[in-house]
Amino acid sequence: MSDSSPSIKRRGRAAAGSAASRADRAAERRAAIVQAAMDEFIARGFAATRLDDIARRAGVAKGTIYLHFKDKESMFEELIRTAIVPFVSRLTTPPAPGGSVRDMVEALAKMFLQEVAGTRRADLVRLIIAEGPRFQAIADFYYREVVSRGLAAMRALIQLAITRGEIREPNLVAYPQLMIAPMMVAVLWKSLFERHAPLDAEAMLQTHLDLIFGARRPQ
Amino acid sequence: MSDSSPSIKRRGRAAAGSAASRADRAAERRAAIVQAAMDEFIARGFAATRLDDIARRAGVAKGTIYLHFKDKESMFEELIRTAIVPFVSRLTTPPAPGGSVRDMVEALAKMFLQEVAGTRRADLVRLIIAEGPRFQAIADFYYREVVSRGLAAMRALIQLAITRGEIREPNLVAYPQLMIAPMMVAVLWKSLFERHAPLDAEAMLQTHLDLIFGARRPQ
Amino acid sequence: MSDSSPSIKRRGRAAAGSAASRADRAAERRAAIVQAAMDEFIARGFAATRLDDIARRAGVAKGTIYLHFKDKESMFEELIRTAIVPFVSRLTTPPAPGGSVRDMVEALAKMFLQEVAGTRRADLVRLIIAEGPRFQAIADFYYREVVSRGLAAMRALIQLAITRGEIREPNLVAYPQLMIAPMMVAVLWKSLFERHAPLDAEAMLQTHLDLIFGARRPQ
Amino acid sequence: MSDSSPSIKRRGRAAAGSAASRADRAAERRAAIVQAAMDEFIARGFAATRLDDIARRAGVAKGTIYLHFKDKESMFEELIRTAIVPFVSRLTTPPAPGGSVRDMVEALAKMFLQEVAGTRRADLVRLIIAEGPRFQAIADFYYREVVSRGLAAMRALIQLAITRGEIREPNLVAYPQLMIAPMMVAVLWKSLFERHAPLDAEAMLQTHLDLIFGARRPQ
DNA sequence: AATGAATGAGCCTTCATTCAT
DNA sequence: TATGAATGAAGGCTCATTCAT
Repeated sequence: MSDSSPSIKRRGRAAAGSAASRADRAAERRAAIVQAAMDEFIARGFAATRLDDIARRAGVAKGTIYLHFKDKESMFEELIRTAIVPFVSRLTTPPAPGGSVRDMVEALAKMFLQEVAGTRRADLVRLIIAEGPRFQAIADFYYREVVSRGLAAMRALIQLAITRGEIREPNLVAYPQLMIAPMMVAVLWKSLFERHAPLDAEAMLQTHLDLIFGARRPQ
Repeated sequence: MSDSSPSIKRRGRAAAGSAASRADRAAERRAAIVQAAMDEFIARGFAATRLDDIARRAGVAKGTIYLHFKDKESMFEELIRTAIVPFVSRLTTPPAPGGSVRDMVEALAKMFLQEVAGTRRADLVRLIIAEGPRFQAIADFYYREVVSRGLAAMRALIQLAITRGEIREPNLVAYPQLMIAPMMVAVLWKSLFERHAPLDAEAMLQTHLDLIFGARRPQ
Repeated sequence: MSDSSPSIKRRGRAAAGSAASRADRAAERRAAIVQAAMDEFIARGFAATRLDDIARRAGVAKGTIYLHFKDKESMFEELIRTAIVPFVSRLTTPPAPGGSVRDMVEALAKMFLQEVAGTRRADLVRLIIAEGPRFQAIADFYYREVVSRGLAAMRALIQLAITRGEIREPNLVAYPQLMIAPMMVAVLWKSLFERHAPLDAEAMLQTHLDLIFGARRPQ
Repeated sequence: MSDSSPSIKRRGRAAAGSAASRADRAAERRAAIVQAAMDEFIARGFAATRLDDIARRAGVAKGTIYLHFKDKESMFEELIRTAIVPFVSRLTTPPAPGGSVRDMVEALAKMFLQEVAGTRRADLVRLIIAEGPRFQAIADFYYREVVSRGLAAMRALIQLAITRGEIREPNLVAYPQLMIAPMMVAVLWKSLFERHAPLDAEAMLQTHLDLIFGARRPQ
């Protein structure tokens, strides 16, 4: 008698019987949308990205997106924020304190190169650079959460290195950007010019560190 | 940036000086369109820019744009190219050969900071970074005309400095990007974070040069 | 012709009968668009027809058209094809085989006159003639599905008539167009000159048949 | 002193020194426009034809067209009229009165086939059929000048043939369209289907005449 | 008279957003 | 909650027409 399953419209993954609660499924969907949106925004930029494509890529209906986000713009902002957050914790985690400052900086920089340069996250950085001026909220957030924290951490390391005598140039503490600049360039290079001329970012990093900390193997 | 070219809207008769020939007028109009388009593209990016706005800003009718450009896309590409070209000659002009290499590099870098960072051209660089992946032709052109030439020139200077003993680090010749990275960062900083924290690019440059060439006033 | 389908504009809730499923509604809409488009194309030709007018006449939004057709051009082609198809079956249905060939031809011709000449379908024929050269696909389709089949059927009848001695002129079998020509002229006449001078197509048909089969009532 | 020839802009053909008066040149230009416009209208229909293309084809500036015609629409109407006129005289010229009526009709028909079917004029007929309903003035003109006259002339010939006993069917006089229908069909066939199946219009004509006048060589 | 640059209304098409189911 | 058909406001581009030269 019961008109059971009036229309199970392609649930597919939800077949997991009863384990997946409704909330779980919603979370899954949301994650799929976030993932898809990030891919599309990175590939096309904000304005040129179509919600249709995001929906298709996420395997949901267009309307579903509006159950999770107010509109395209806030989806974009929230997305970027979400993508940045896990990175922030990395920056705030102090590096293994043992060893030389150079080693600590090197470890940090390598981590950055591996996890950003040459990955989709490089394009995220590019995306923030590209859309920043139009999404001040994002630029602000990025500055507050990533840039200022990252620079502060770097400044502390520089200060430490100067104190320890690892770095001679005292002014560097005023410009931690100098420490980071090559990483920035590497990220953009991968994204824009890698096909023209590959860049060995890690080797460049060594040279950079040699300049700042003094060459290791002067011998 | 500034809404330059207040755009003489359809003067009834020949007004401006009376000397302006038809060709002159056409050139004027084209210049106005180029200017307006650059402003709009910089402000909004390619996809979000409306030809309507460009036309209004340039003080011409929408159709007029199509007398000068095939379509939005080729207008964009041609624009970027046109804007880059005058810069190329600067890069290829060898700096005054007298004096130390550091002086030459410093002169170059200051010129770059003054004429790019903090001007509309900084946003042009940002625009290229932003749209590069979607306009490979532009990325290619930029790499070929600006990046590779700039790096080659820088490499030559580094080589010279090493020969002369001004620079100790021999590996730097393999990574001229290291020389340029702070300039790049300065440009992007101005465009994105200046309002959060002003950056004294020239002072940063001095520190950068001290790192590479050795501090000047070590006493 | 007549603005049939008064087009229920966006009824707030489910109105019409309540039985109409979503698919039904879509089919209805599509039918309304097809109808409206046919009317407009017939009235103005392909190039001069505005999708705006089609949408308004069909009682749908402009965008809705694009849910059913790729673009104006393929809408036009598909439309013509759709309109022709039901006619093809008529042509392929052999006429009641009893009686004289003249009777069979007469039946066919009358059917044609009644269902084409003086109806919107006459304008469809005109439309095909008008746009054929610019829409070769349509001309091809029309030739393949209608013209060649119609002529083949007519040729078979002529052959039969010659065999039976109903038609004396043996060469007619090579030019079935001669049998059809007056019908063609009647159709175009109705569409173009009826208001100048009405044409009694059926009477003309009788005379035509008399010429070909010999006068009936020679006495 | 006389500011002679202030700017002979590409006159080219006008080089004929002094022979070509200004009026002559204007007439030439007008003729070129008429010719070009006819070609374009035939190739694309009224709505899809661009004045730009007409101007280019005629070798004049776009503005020049407006020195000769009020606007696109009246150009079209005037054009068709102009093209039809020379044909009217042909129709009104009685055929060589000697010989049989069949010979006269045959001569007329052959003339028509040669000068219309298979030439650009066939497309003119198609154009009139196509645009007639949207340009009632043209349809009216065409009916008045060509159709009614042509039919009247044909009717007279039929009457004569009946009187002389060349034609048996008395009703034909009421439907001179029957005499002309195959020619009409031939013209449209050439324009639409010739590439699918060539039509030997003259042979078809013979069969047609045989049907009406009786086979020639029954022997 | 002739030119063709300039205009701007208008058209096709796209796409963010809504809402009945 | 999820869907996707439907909407309609834009936006890119075209082209008949005008008008200063």
